[in-house]
Amino acid sequence: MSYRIGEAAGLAGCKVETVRYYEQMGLLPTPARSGGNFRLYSQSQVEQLSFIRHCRSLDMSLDNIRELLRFREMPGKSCAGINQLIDEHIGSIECRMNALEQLRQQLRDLRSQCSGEQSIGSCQILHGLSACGCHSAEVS
Amino acid sequence: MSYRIGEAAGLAGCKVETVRYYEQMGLLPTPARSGGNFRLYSQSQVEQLSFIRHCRSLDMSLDNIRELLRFREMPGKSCAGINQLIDEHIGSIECRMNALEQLRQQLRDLRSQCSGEQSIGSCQILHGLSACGCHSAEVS
DNA sequence: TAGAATCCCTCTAGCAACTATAGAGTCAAG
DNA sequence: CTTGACTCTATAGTTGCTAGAGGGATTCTA
Repeated sequence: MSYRIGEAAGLAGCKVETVRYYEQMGLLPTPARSGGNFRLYSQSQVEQLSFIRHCRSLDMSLDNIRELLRFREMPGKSCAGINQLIDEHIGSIECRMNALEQLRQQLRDLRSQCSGEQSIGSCQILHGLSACGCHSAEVS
Repeated sequence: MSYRIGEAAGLAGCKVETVRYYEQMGLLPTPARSGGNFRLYSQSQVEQLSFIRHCRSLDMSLDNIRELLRFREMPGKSCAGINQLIDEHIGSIECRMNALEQLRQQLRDLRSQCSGEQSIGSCQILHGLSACGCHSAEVS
């Protein structure tokens, strides 16, 4: 039993172009081809695609996913590396959350300086944006 | 008094390339040039650059910044639009925060399924990632 | 069996907001 | 007059796709 690219994409919940892109990026093996040069995916290849999509839905980078796929190929080894990768990913998400939290506070402060009923010339938001608020946090 | 691009960038806290990029994107006016074809920025142009950088530090898009710059050019009008823009930006940040919050919870759940002392073959994290967790939240 | 609809192919360019390089020119100090 | 710091343009890379052109394959319907 094999699947054409559209079926595989449908099963994994992504677009056809995305599947081809993953192949190009080395996340999926080069699939078999039909007589008419259509890609043919096996069950396990479709599962690998679903794995990738699931990781992506957790916002992992393709590099991280590549690493996880490599782990999958050595089932005998310790899974400490997998745990570390997940921990680091959680860390990076918390980092982004903190940055966004700060950002929101800054924006609220700014916003509180104007009711929206001034003229632009006297709007304290614009003045606040002109002032030097050097070197703030970044959102990665 | 005028500034060369390196000075302007230094004052605004960004790289020289970024200044040229903003010019190309239409966020900065085409500056005067010296005899040797170097860009020369006026005080007010440096201030505009700082304004842009301050907005960027609040994670506003260049499109939003362009809009704010347009507002600045009509000081007599109402500033309601500025307030709306900021409110929408705060909304989009809160949206991202919510998505990240959900993501973190999902990753914590996944992580809790393994102590990191298993073999890869029996690691529940990998199994969790293979399972169908269809159609989750996106982080914009 | 013909034609239409739907799928698939490759290749290339675009998005956002820069960053980095190559290869060249300008300018001030020693 | 040479060194070094600065600047110029033009182009390509980053991430994870998405969209399009211009064609071929397959399948459904009349």
